[in-house]
Amino acid sequence: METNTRRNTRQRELILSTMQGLSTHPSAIEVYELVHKKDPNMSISTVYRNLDILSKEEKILKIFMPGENFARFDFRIDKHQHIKCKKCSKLFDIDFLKIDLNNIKSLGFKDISYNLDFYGLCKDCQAEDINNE
Amino acid sequence: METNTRRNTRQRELILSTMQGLSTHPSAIEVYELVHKKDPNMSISTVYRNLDILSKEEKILKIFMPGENFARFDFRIDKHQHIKCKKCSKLFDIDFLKIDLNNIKSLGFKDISYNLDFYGLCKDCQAEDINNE
DNA sequence: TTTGATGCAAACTTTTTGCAGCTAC
DNA sequence: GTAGCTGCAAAAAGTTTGCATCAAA
Repeated sequence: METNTRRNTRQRELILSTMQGLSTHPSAIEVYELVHKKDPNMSISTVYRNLDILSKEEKILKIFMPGENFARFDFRIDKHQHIKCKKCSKLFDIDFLKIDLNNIKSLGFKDISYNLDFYGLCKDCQAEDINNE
Repeated sequence: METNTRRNTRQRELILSTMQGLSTHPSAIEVYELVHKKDPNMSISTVYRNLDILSKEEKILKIFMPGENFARFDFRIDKHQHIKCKKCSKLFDIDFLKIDLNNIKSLGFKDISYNLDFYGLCKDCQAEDINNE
C-alpha cells in the first residue's frame, strides 16, 4: 500500500467518476454495487483498496458516523458537517459552525481537531410519520 | 432481549461494579478482560449482552468514536464530550460547549441532537515526542 | 519489462445469535 | 417451576490480506 508510482487503472477511474456523480454518502458496499453494474468483473477488495487510496489522496472524504460499523464516502472534500436522519439514515450536508478550539487548549492538548455529527428527522420522514405509522 | 422481569445476576453486577471503578473508556473486550480476571467463567457474550442492557437502562453510556470499529463504554452518563489523543488513543472527558440547535432547524429537520468528538495530542504524548522519536 | 493493481478466497475484528443447560426469584 | 440468563460455538457484517496473475508505464 506504500507506493511511489501510482498507476491510473480503469477500476480506480471508474470508482472516482462514480463518486463524482453522487451527492449521497455511500458505504463501500454501495459504491461496489454501483461500479459493479458498469464493470461486472470489479471486485469488492478493489473497491475497498481504491476508496482508501482516494481518501488518502484527499480526492474523496472518508466519513465515520457514530454507531455505524461501516465507513461512508463523500465526493465533497471541503470542511463541512453532516446531519443524519434518525429514521431513513440518510446523510445531508451542512456547512456552518465555527468552534473556538483555543477554548480546548486549556486542557493541555495540542493539534486539536473535531468531528461533529447531527441527528434528526428529515422532512420526508416527518411527512411519512403524519400519514403512516 | 425483550424482557419484562430482569434478574440480578452475579455477572451483570460484576460488570457494573467494574465499570463503576473506572475513569477510562473501555471497549467491550477490555471490560471482558477485567471481569474475566475476577470470574474466569465469564464469557464474552455475557459481557456484550450486559453492556447492552446496562446502556439501554442508562446505567452506563455507549460511546462511538469515528473510525473505531468498536464501541466504548463510560460509567459517566451525564451529557459530556470526549477528546481523544491521536497517538495513544486514550479518551478524556470534557464538559462544556453549548450548541444552538435552533440554528439547524432551518434545514427542516426535527428532533435534533448531535455528537461531538475532539482529537489531539495529550500531555503525555507531547512529552514523549520531545524525548523519543 | 517491471512492479503496482486486480480478483479471488481466506482471514480478521467486533458483535450477534442459536441453543442446551443453569439459576434467580 | 418458570423463564430470563449463561457459556459455548458458530455466524454475521464490514474490512483487510495473501497470492498468483494481469496490465500500466
